[in-house]
Amino acid sequence: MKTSETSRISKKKLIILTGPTSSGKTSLSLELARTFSTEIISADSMHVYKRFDIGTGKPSGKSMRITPHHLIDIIEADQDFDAWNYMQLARQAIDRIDKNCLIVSGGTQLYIKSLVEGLASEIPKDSSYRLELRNDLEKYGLEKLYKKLCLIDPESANRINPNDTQRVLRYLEINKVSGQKPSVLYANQGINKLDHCDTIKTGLLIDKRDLDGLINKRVEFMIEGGLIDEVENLINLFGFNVKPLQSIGYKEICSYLKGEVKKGDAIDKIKTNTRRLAKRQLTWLKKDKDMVWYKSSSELIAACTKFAIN
RNA sequence: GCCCGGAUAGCUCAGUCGGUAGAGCAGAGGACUGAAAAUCCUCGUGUCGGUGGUUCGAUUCCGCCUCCGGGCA
Repeated sequence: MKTSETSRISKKKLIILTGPTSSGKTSLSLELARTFSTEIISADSMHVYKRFDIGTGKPSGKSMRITPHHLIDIIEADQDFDAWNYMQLARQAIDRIDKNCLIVSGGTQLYIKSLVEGLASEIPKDSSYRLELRNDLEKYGLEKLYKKLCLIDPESANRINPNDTQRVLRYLEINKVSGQKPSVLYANQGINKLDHCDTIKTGLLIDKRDLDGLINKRVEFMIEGGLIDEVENLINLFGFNVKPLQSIGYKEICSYLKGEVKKGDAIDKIKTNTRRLAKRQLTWLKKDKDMVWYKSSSELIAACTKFAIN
């Protein structure tokens, strides 16, 4: 039993460092890890993929050798991975690492939420049904599938937009796999919280205009650093259709390599899409009551220090 | 110097047979429990280049001016 162990010592401290893309999380996370002589658990949906290095802004090999990182480079591009997998692996890592204080760093808010608040666990994956849904989508269109969902679970159908392909398919899948209405399933969960850790969720306050400048620099840096070669190599290995190649920085370069757009336009598009990503991340964080922003890294580190020794 | 086009939202452009205007993109706001760097929703007042004239009324018609294309010298 773990309980004797956890009750003997105080709860583990989790410093969750997050914020929009390009805001300097990576370097600050290394600084935090050094300060607390501890390790980093990544909360980034793209860093899990091997070989997706430049376009995802992965920490350098050198910094990963100095500070142990977890949940980076754990799967290949053609393997399935989702928030449930993330939650499981991140929680295992937290329990496994023999430190009282850990850094969780990344910008994937769904993953952070899953880790801290948990997900309904009764839903296994059903990839064959998922494929069936995909085929139905092509054959009959989304409207038909949405109507089906309306019959099965009007409450869930009502909550989402009829054009929201992913959620329509997801709710149908939940129903098929669990035999329950998604709305009922969601209502009955909440038993899955990460309760054996104390957490602080924090990040650096940054002006959106400054952030836009940093984003442009980051994209230029990726191009100079060989992003196009990286994408070519990935296409040779996996083809165009693997999931992570649909993400920002990769899809635009794929489009350029197919000859659909000019190089300069592809680069501009990466910048635009990255700006929008940052905006969505900020929208999420704005309403997050647990999020504490600091104006400088020294203030942030001071606050984390106070949290860690309490 | 002359001739012909342009000049309207941050950008590309449409339009108003004269009653002060609208698309795409960009941008802004938002949603979000297993694809999340995903998926989806909402949002359009701008001296209609300047200045005179005609008119009840001009961004629209006419004159002149400025700027940008292209052609002829």
